[in-house]
Amino acid sequence: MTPPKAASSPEAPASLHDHLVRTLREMIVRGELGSGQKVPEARLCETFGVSRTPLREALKALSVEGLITLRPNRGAVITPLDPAHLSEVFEAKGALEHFIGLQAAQRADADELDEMDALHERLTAAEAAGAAADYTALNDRFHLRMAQLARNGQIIGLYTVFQAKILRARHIVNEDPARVARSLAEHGAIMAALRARARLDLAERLVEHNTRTAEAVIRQISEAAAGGDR
Amino acid sequence: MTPPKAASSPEAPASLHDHLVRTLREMIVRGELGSGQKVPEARLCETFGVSRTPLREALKALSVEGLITLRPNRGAVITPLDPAHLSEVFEAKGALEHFIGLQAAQRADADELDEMDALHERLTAAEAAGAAADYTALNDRFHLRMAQLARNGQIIGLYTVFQAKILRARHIVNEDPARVARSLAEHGAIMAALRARARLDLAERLVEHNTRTAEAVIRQISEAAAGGDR
DNA sequence: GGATTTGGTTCTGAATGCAAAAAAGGACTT
DNA sequence: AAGTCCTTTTTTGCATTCAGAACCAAATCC
Repeated sequence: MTPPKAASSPEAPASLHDHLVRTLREMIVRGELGSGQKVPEARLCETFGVSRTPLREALKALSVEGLITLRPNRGAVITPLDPAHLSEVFEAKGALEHFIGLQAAQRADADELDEMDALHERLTAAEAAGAAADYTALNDRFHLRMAQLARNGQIIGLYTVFQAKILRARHIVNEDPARVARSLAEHGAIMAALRARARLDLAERLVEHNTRTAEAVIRQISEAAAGGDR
Repeated sequence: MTPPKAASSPEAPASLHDHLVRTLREMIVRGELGSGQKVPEARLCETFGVSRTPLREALKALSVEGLITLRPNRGAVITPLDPAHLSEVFEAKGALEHFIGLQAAQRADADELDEMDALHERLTAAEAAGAAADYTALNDRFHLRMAQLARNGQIIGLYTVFQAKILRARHIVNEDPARVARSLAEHGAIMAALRARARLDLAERLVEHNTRTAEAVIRQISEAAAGGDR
């Protein structure tokens, strides 16, 4: 699983396949293709101006990531987003966070620490400005960057996939301001541990942060689902 | 990433796509398709008796798992198996092992503990009988079963993918008898921790076991590579 | 002699075509 | 009405076809 494409040496010219996979992934994450809905093959072929062959190839690829579910002879659907599944994703991501904490604390170089600080500050500023969308995007960058500090391409790839799955959920609920405030505080502790290169501490704080976020997101999603039923 | 297909409710009838993906994966893992070689599209179409369309769809799927590398306009190759990459895979698998240890210790039920004991004994018997192939297969089952005890579909899927990547390497070198003996001893300690439901202990032993195995496999692979160069 | 152009050939990627399966619709039975 | 059976339409999966890109090798030029 290597979606962020471990930098290929002579910079491949971005094939149509890659473009379709990336764009479709984005559309699913953004919620432009409804969770649980059938994939509108014909419509997508039109919008992309391609035939069914490359589109279906992209769907097969996305099904490996779990964003698409293939039902033999019955078409493909956007994998439904349910709280139970999301809970597993967060739990698994927690396993990655632990690893990331252990490794990032010892593998990050000084420049990277500064870069993380800068991201943290931008995040703080976004919260102060009440820019929810910016905050979410920056927050993702902060954590992905942290994952990169662990210097393991496998982990980075998996982290990206999990982030995408979680981001799908985030796009259907609003950030809870109270949670954002607490989240920022946790980031502060994370940065302190990273600066101190305290491996176990950083790992624990990242795992804890993931758990708290999971609780908040799953609660929101569940409420939204319950609300939607009424 | 869900290769072992999170049990779909009304048992899907195994599509051609799934069959191709599974079979190709197996062929790559078994080394029947040479590492780094170009994918012999025409030949594979013949052997499977299918046209290029479904075959290529399978290749796109396998490229997400990382077993195939797509080079735009230049065909697909069996992803080369190099020690550096393998080292990342082992390291990432270590992150999973940690999680698996923590969860399996508390989520496994009594029957499952017995089942693991049974597997452990069969493994011991295989080693005594000097049945290397059986040993490798049983060993994989032992660890996959352990992963399943953690009750997280995401982790099980990832574990399977990592196992496949590592198994590729194992297929090109022989098991080192000395390592097998030590490995079995580690399994004994693992079983003890599992029985005792000692979370941290089990996690630590699994991680340690993974690290030792990594050292052995990577050493062997590197030697084989060096030997092959002569 | 070595690099470079050029011609043909093969391979790759995507559009199109076609057969089988599933869904949708309708008439008939109870 | 609800249910079954049958017809029609649509969708799905795969084979085939076709255009363009890469590859290879002989011929050409410095």
